[in-house]
Amino acid sequence: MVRSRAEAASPFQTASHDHGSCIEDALDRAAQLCAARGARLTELRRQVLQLVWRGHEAVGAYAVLEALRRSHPGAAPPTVYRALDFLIEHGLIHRIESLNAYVGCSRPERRHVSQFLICGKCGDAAELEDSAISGALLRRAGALGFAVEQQTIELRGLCPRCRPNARAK
Amino acid sequence: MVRSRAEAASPFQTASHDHGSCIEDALDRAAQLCAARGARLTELRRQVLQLVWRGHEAVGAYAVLEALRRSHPGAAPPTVYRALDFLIEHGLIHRIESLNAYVGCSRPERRHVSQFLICGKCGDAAELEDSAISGALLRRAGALGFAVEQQTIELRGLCPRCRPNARAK
DNA sequence: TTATGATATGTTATATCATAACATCGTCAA
DNA sequence: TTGACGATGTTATGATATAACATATCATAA
Ligand SMILES: [Zn+2]
Ligand SMILES: [Zn+2]
Ligand SMILES: [Zn+2]
Ligand SMILES: [Zn+2]
Repeated sequence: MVRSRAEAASPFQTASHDHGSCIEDALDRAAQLCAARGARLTELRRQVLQLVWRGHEAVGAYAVLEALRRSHPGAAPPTVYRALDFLIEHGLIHRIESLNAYVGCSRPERRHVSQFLICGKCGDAAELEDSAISGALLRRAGALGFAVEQQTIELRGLCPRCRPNARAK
Repeated sequence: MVRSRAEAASPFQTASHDHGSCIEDALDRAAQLCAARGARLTELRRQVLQLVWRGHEAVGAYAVLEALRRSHPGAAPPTVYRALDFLIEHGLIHRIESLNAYVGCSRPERRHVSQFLICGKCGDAAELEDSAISGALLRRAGALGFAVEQQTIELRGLCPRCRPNARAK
């Protein structure tokens, strides 16, 4: 029932989602990945990652800062932004450009191009990895002579749980 | 040679691009559209639109503000942001989320979902309207039970003119 | 024409997001 | 031990955006 790693069914959160396991899993995977790469997941960075993973909503840097200060009173904006930069570089979180906010990556093991479905009601930011879509964009751009370096794909709308006629699946 | 309206060939700028006609055309079309819709394209809004259209790069609100002050010394941030809001509502400009900046719409006559190809070197922001891509996103999201309200699709990279092996077409 | 309401703009202050610059600390290897 | 490097501390500032309220302008109906 936990579905923490096997996200095959739906990328959205459900009532049965066990977020405790979810976040624990994310932190474990991050530790393993950093160890494997020789990157230092310091306690500060681990705490920031944990705070970004508090939910599946994108969270602003200053919200992270405020929460971080409970365990780390001297924290200042650069404290958080540097940790966020590290986590982004290592693919552990993503930045949501349309929200100026950050969200945990659901598949940090390998670099990928993802698409986000962001619910305007509950804030849930679901990460897709649809290679047909990213591939179509790559081909279309390539045909126009444009060399793609990065894709930002963010859809706003209502997730299944927040739709008016939400017949749960 | 102007290619101001018929963008069929390439959405990118070329050496032969006549931007004088381009911007004049954009302002004319904006006036017509607003008249037809009963919207008031005031002198202030028209000037802001003109400033956004100074080039095909996305331009920040404060850059618009600085330029606007030459003709409108008392302008303040709300002056610009309100005009930008009006222009966005009427589809005359788009906001580029990944740049916190604004760019003129190349086809303001009807609402559309567009994709932007943004050159990291020259800044050119080319607007595509690829219904296959927007449709694929709609279908994929719909299959997951997500009701899409808005699409933000912004690709960063190098445009044909800025690519190292740029063989002009 | 003049009153009236709606829309647009002016004005001041502040909220929100992000980085520059330089100091200090910790770790590890020569 | 010391030097180099990376991480963090610290202060200040830059960049983007909005709240709140005052005033002006415009359209329309009395
Ligand atoms: Zn979870
Ligand atoms: Zn991811
Ligand atoms: Zn032009
Ligand atoms: Zn457009």
